[in-house]
Amino acid sequence: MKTTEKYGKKTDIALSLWVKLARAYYTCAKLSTDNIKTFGLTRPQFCVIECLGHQGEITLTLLSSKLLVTGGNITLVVDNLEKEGLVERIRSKEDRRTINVKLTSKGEGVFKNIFKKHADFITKNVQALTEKEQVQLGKLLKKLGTSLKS
Amino acid sequence: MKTTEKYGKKTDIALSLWVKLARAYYTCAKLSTDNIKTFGLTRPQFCVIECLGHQGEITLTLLSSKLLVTGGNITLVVDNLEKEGLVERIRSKEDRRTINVKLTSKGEGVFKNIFKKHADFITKNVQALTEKEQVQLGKLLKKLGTSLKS
DNA sequence: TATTATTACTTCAAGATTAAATTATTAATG
DNA sequence: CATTAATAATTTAATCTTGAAGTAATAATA
Repeated sequence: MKTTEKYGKKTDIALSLWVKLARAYYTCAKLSTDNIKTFGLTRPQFCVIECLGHQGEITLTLLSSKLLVTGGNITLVVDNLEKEGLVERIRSKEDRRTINVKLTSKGEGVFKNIFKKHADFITKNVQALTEKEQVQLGKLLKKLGTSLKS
Repeated sequence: MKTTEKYGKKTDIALSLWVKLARAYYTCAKLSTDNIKTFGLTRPQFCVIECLGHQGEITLTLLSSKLLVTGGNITLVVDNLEKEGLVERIRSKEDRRTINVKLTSKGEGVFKNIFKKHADFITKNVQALTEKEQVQLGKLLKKLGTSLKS
């Protein structure tokens, strides 16, 4: 299905790639979010729990940089997780400006219970691509992403 | 840089793809959003203006389905654009439930002024990939996205 | 025709997100 | 040491986002 050239071939190809990236991401994100919802968590909350589950106790600043969100955002998401008793803030003794976050034992339990399930869910959902295609797609995405950050 | 196998090869490859997709999308989206901001618009506002600029007058329901967002969302974004005098609501006479939206002349002017600029910006930013790679990446993304919607 | 169901949009509540301003603490420097 | 810089986190205002509930208009049906 070839649509008519609108802005020149080069631009058409680039915009088409742009749209496909956004659509693919949207579809994946929606699936993922819906799955996470069955665990009783929002997506940002899941991301925080996953990060803490793998990294252990880290500062709020590091957490926000790993998740690519602003500090104000992390404050709120961690607030909500703290209300649920899944994470706790611990003021550092070396530098009283920094605050570390870690999973509570309840949070650890949740992490152990759901992460593997979610990973399996993701895995199942990309099997329309062969392993080779998955690797190839990953390489191209990485090349694109990396080139843009410079 | 090969990290140790954590959840089995198949899962590792799938999760890696997942992460790369999210990172690439994030980087592209951030660049795009920052560029749109220089036009004095938010990203959702730009998306509405772009859609109306290309499609012409359409119903709110159609607009929300094209942009993959909920109706409540469109109501708000269109509210804000209406306050700026960029779009206007027009109640349909055939079916008084439906409301059409279209660009005002001011909105048309904005669309004509910025869309080409933004398209060129996007084009410039994907040139780290060859045209062949862009097409290849697009194909894989489409295959992934399409397979998930079934 | 009267009732019921569907459709289109809005409103509301909760959470997410950013950028800018603020507070508290530490580091740097004159 | 006192002042100034920088850093870490929070708060605030604005917008976005969803899902659920509500309103109004149209369509379907008994």
